[in-house]
Amino acid sequence: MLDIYFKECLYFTANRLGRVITKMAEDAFAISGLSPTAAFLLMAAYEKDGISQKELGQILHLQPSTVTRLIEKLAAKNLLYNRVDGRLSLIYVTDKGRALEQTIQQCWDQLRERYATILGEEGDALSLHLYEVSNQLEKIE
Amino acid sequence: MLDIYFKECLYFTANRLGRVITKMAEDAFAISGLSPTAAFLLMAAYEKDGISQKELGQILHLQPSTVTRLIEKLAAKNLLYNRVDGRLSLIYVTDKGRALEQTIQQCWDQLRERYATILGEEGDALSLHLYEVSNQLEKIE
DNA sequence: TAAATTTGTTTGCTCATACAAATATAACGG
DNA sequence: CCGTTATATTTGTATGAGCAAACAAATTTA
Repeated sequence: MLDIYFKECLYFTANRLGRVITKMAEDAFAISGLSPTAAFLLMAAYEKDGISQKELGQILHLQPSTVTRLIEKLAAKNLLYNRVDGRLSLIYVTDKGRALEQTIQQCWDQLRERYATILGEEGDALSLHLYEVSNQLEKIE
Repeated sequence: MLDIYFKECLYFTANRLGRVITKMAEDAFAISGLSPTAAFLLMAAYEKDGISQKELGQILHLQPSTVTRLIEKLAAKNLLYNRVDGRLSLIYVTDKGRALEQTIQQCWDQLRERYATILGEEGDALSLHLYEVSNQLEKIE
């Protein structure tokens, strides 16, 4: 009945999928002690020492204030620190942060394995597709 | 560089899409004065007078506590009320709530039109697909 | 170089959703 | 019929994300 209509609503289904996969991701990243998004931020920081918050926001597609809050938490755990440079806040990973790299990679692998057993190759294709769709939807404004 | 990896992560892309489409949906439903999810709950209540909270949770794929909170808000606006029946809380739409039916339908149509102009027919197909994927992912647990 | 504008970040507040524990009612087994 | 278990809801609390306004530094304009 009504189900049928809801199923065709992208707002509805995209958010449901978000909740479902978030739960899986939180489970997978639990052993790292980080939320999946925080772990992704840390991964981005591994790649470029002294990356700015703006860049992090662009990579993660998060608002500036959200990035600030994530960094606060990671800094409180002593996994990274920021050095203010003019109006930029540059992010550096600490040794303790660097030490998590392996673990985070494992968590990520585990997450992808976990949904790959159900979705197969299609999981990756779907993900790329969703990325494209988001780009298109954001473009129009 | 790192982007490439993130794009293949379903956690990452599904949540980004969720944020993008949520913004569109909030815009579309703004004139109703309701959040999209609250509007959907009301739609479900239109369909079945005296629907239980449990049923609403199943239709909307939301946790019981979330449904309770949504109903509190809608009841505060006098759009519906609940009548306790044993351990059930049955939901009835008020006249004021019923009066919103047209508006909500328009908001919904507007949302779908809005993303259909970019995604075309594919939008609906994608939505159904995401629904299926969520079902599969939830099954394994 | 002083004022105006732009850009990057932070702060205060709010929202949507969830989990876990508490509560209340119903159902079942003896 | 009583005690135990199962089910539905509520309450307290937490988290992730965002907006809007504030702030600070840099860039442009005059």
